[in-house]
Amino acid sequence: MWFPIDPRSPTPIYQQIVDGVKEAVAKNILQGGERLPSVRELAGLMTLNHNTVAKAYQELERERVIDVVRGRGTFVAAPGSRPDRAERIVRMKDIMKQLWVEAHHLQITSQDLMTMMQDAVLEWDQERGQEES
Amino acid sequence: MWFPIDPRSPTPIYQQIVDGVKEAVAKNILQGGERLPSVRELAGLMTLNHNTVAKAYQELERERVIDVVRGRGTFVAAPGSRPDRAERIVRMKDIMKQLWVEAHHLQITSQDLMTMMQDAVLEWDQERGQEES
DNA sequence: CGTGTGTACTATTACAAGCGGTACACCAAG
DNA sequence: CTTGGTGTACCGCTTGTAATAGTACACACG
Repeated sequence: MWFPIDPRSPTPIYQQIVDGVKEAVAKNILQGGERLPSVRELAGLMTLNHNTVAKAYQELERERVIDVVRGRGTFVAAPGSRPDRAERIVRMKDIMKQLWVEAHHLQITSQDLMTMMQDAVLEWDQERGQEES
Repeated sequence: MWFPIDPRSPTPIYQQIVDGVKEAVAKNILQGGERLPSVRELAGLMTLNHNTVAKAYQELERERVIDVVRGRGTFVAAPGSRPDRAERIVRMKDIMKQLWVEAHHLQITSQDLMTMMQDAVLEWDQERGQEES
């Protein structure tokens, strides 16, 4: 599978699935139109309850990451319009603030923070490039 | 007070207190050695139970943000050694990855992401400067 | 000693997560 | 039409966490 799950993590299992799929899509490991395992199938592979997987799929559909077709399956959505753009930019700014606060408590200057960020982004962009369709 | 609390937020109240204090310290609104309200006092101001505030203070002490002296009060810790530096850098990288994944689902390029980050950091650094001791 | 501090319990309520199981509506293929 | 696979919607149950209320204790200081 494209991501690990830790049942003892404080972050819920269904959320770990959501994060894992979103990361796989962002990295082009999962590409537009590709079919995901059915809820029962993925639940079997991960020894989870199908309801847990279903909850993750519902959240992913709500975030427009996947398309769900009843009786057919779930598919990675084509990168398309994002009507909730404003809301999500607010969310990104929240994450940025978290990062900034953490950095200051680590006595990391804003300049060093930007350098670390730049390095990490370059690394992930490189991984993403290797999966290009 | 230096931060708002939303009882209906999905993030726990005690966590909101932790985040609020950490942010205030990072912004120099709360400075080293400054005394925080007692658990009962802050609980009274926010109409919370003192146990909830105590839980937040314990977490803040665990993260070395405040110093607790029984019978005296709680005080903002002086910026000092961070023995858990490695652990926290891992945490920062996790936050960075979240940010990068979100950006790609918003069809924001890594370059634009870095620009947004730079702007936000400059803004917060400016706020922080105004509170200089 | 008395007061204010953080801390440690107990009990209770509420809610979310996750599991197991069942049932239903939909779609496509036989 | 029937069959099998899909997502979905329930129910009941258990577990863990958050938060409240209340009480009690150990410590520091005047």
